[in-house]
Amino acid sequence: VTAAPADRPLTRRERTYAATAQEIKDVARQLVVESGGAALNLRAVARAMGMTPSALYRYFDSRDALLTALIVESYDSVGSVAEAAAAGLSPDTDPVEAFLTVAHAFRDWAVERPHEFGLLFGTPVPGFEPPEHTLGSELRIANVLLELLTAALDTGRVVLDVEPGSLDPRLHAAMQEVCGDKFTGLTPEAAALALVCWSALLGAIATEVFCHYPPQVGAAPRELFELTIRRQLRSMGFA
Amino acid sequence: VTAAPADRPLTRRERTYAATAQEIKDVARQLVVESGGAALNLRAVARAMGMTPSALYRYFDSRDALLTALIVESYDSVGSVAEAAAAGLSPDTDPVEAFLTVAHAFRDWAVERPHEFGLLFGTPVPGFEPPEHTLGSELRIANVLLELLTAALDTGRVVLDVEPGSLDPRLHAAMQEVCGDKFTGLTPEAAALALVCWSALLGAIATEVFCHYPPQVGAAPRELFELTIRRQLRSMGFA
DNA sequence: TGTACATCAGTGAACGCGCGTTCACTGATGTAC
DNA sequence: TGTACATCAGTGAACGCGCGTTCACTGATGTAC
Repeated sequence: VTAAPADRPLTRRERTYAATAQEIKDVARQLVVESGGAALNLRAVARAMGMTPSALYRYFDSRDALLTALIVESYDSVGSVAEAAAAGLSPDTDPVEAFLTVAHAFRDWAVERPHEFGLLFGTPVPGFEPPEHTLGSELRIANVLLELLTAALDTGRVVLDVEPGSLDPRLHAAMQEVCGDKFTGLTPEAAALALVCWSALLGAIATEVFCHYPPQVGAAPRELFELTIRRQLRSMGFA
Repeated sequence: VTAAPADRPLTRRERTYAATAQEIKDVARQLVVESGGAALNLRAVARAMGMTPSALYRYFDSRDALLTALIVESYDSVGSVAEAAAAGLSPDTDPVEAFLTVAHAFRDWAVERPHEFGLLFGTPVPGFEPPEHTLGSELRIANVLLELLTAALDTGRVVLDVEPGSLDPRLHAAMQEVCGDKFTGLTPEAAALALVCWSALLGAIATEVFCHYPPQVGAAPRELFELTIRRQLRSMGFA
């Protein structure tokens, strides 16, 4: 779909082409925002743009290709929100506050776009397998959190509350592989805690966004979220 | 759809009617198990049963009515799994082990039926609002966990690690309403911790089932889950 | 600068498909006398 | 016990719909000489 861009500047045609491709994604995103990923529909996109459905095939090979592009964009969207939140931190911010800032940015993003959150972190869209190159995008937000943890450990401001060697052997082995792959520089115990924290974060957001708290929580969801994250960090050994 | 049952025993006709209704749900569930709730399809159900699609309307008013019935059944399924797990516990079981037993039962159920888990706890099915009477079913598993907590507090074997009065005022108010509604007998602080625990539990299962852990976790998912729950309980004050 | 040609974004008609739902009906099952 | 009638599970044809995708095409945009 997208041609390999050479070093030369874009021609006029290439620019309008890219603009139309972006407009397609924007219109398609609107559908997803309103009704979720399963509701994405080429004919509706074409209708909203005043185009013929077949014209979309100049830009995307299929409905699934368009959906994939949207998913990548959403991962990038939440990834850059997290990166921006982290970039705004001064290096000597308290690790708990730093982590909370990014966590709140993530939650704010999700609460504002529940369908996109569902697209990325909820039930996988039926019959749809994200291709490999989405993985880099997915990991941006995870990396932000990971770097926060690594930095806090490196400076000695956080000492994880976990006994070395206390991991179940099979889990220990799995965590060692994770450390060799992505979580470089962490001990297996630290990696395990990072994943525990990750699931707690996703769980807190998903439970709220998918309405699995009692309805009364609706009066103070942000406060419950903050409590959840604070307690999670405290249990990990953050000051 | 279902007539109000009098006290008299069911007639032959009523029995075959109920049996067919159940067969419809069983066949429909098969579709959901294989492809998720969005894939539920009346014509496919009819086909698999050797029936005409229109005949299904003797049993369910619409596709959505059938889906609702399935959701209720799934909630009941996971609810009774949790209840059975709790019923197998002796009253003097260690609270941590008791909670872990039910949590593992929940996770086992979810791992075995990822699509059903997604139906209940993942992205809500597009354009579908569960009617009120599903709520009782949803709460069965939550109640099992809640009773475990209440019992552990009542016997004094668990003292929650939370300072009374430490809750944010708005959260405190919300929690008081929750206690007045469903979580009777708990303090607002205890209710908040119960919800934190609930989101951690859902998060741990959802992250695994929806594949948002690094792939290497696939080698020891149960062990990571157990670590997650154990640490959650420990942070709450379970011995 | 002007002409001839190539590229390619977008059109319009059509394809085959499967869906949920309706409606008048048939014929077996059950009921009343 | 036998007959007349009511109930109702299931049929079969049809409805309108919207979908993703294809294909031959047109005409504007860009390129080469």
